Amino acid sequence: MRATEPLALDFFARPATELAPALLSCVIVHRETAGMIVETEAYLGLHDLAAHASRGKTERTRVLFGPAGRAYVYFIYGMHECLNVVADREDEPGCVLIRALEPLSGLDLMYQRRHWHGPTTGLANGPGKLTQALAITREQYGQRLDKGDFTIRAWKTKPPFQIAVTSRIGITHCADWPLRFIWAGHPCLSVRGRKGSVSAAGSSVG
DNA sequence: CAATAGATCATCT
DNA sequence: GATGATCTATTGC
Repeated sequence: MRATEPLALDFFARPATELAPALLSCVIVHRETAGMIVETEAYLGLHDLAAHASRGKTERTRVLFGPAGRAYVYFIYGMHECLNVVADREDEPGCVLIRALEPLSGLDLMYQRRHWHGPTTGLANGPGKLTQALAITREQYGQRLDKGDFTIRAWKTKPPFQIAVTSRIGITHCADWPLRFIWAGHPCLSVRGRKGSVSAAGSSVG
C-alpha cells in the first residue's frame, strides 16, 4: 500500500496528548498489511502512574526515553504484544498506544495471522489483535517508523466521524484521565471501549 | 446481552 | 512471588 509518503520523524516529536488525536486517520503499514488508526491512548511521563515510563528507565522502557517516532512494543498477560508510538523528545517518555485499526490492505494475510473468520471489523479492533494482524512483535522494538518496512502514513481522507475523548481502558491508576481518542461511532473500535462515558469533542453524532 | 474465569510469562519487587 | 495498557470461551439471565 502506497497511499502517501511515510510521516517524518518530526511529526511524532510533540507531547503525547497532541500526538494521540493526530494519529487518528493515519495508516500503519507493516509486512504487506495496512490499517487506519481509529483508537489511541496517550501515556504521559513520570506523573502518569498508568504509564510504564512512570517507574523510570529500565531495560523495557528505555526506548520511551529516546527520540520520537520509534515503536515501543511490549508483551503483556503472557500472551499479547501491544504497539505504542514514542512521542515527544529525548528524556520526555510520552507515548501513544494504538488500540484499534480499520483494516485497509492485505486482509487475507490478516485473517490468516489472526485465525479469524468473522467480520472485517473484528480483525484489528483491540491492542493485541492489531499487532497479531500486522505481525508486530517485540522484534520491532525500537524500530523507526519513518522509512523501511514499518511506517505510518497520512491518509487522504478522514472518516465520516467526529473525534471524541474518553477515559483509558484496562488500567487501574489514573483511570479517569481523558486520554483516549476515538472516531466516535466507528465500527472498528475495541469492543470493551464502546460503553462508558463519552465526552464528545464536538456536537453528538446521530 | 453481561459478567466472569482462565490462559500464560516478562518484568519488576 | 505478584502483577498486568488483553482476548476468548463459557456461564447465566
